[in-house]
Amino acid sequence: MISPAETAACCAPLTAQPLSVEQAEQVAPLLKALADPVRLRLLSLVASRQGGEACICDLNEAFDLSQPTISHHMKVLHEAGLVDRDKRGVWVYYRVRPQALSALAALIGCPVP
Amino acid sequence: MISPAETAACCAPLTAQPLSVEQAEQVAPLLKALADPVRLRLLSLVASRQGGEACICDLNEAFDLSQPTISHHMKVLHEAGLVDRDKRGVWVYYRVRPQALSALAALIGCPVP
DNA sequence: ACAGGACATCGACTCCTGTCAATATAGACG
DNA sequence: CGTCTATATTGACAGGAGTCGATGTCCTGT
Repeated sequence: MISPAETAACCAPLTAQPLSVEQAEQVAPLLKALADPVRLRLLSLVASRQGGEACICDLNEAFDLSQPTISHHMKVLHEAGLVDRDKRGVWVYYRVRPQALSALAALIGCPVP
Repeated sequence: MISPAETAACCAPLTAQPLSVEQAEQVAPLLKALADPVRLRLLSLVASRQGGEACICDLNEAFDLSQPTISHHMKVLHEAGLVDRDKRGVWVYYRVRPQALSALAALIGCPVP
């Protein structure tokens, strides 16, 4: 599966020129994947871990949600191209893709702070 | 109405430390408002206009959607704090809030490129 | 005051999404 | 081989979101 994260943000910020229909339909799923409080926390938790990765078991402990729900959210993040999956033995480790996040930020954000 | 855009992004990026529940629930609605292809294009269209503003009538022409639908989307963007409303006579002009966008970008994006 | 136009709101409909319990898969270890 | 444990998938359900047509509101001319 090819993730939309790769092609999402070219160098033209959102506010410079009108987004094409295709661009909008490419970027929206990325934002939609991020637009959930649980997934935001999941992503943040994974990213801020030592080594930058976490397995489902770690995440399950941190949330008051069922294991299938956590698994579902991680799948959404993965299919959007925001996190990588790595199965090692019985455990599955997730790791954020910084390129995807910074590409998104570059698209949304005006040139600078 | 107080917009969540003001307090959404402090200086701590998403990946530096785990987001609190409160932070996540503050940021998610902002992303949700952005996470729609039509709203992305609306925002982009408004932002890239000369003078940085557009009225509903302008937007209606650019989309193949009913006027109530455009009005609805602009309301969503406005309530999220991403655009300002300004009624001048019969027309209502919308204008993007760059601070809101750059705050979001700062939260999502890693320090660099 | 009245008519017309710009925008908002309402009600209804369909599709999508987050959640869970139950079940499946698949690796590790006896 | 069988069992345990970690994760994924499935099915079901309630609530949310995008869309439209109809209607309401408010300003501007005449």
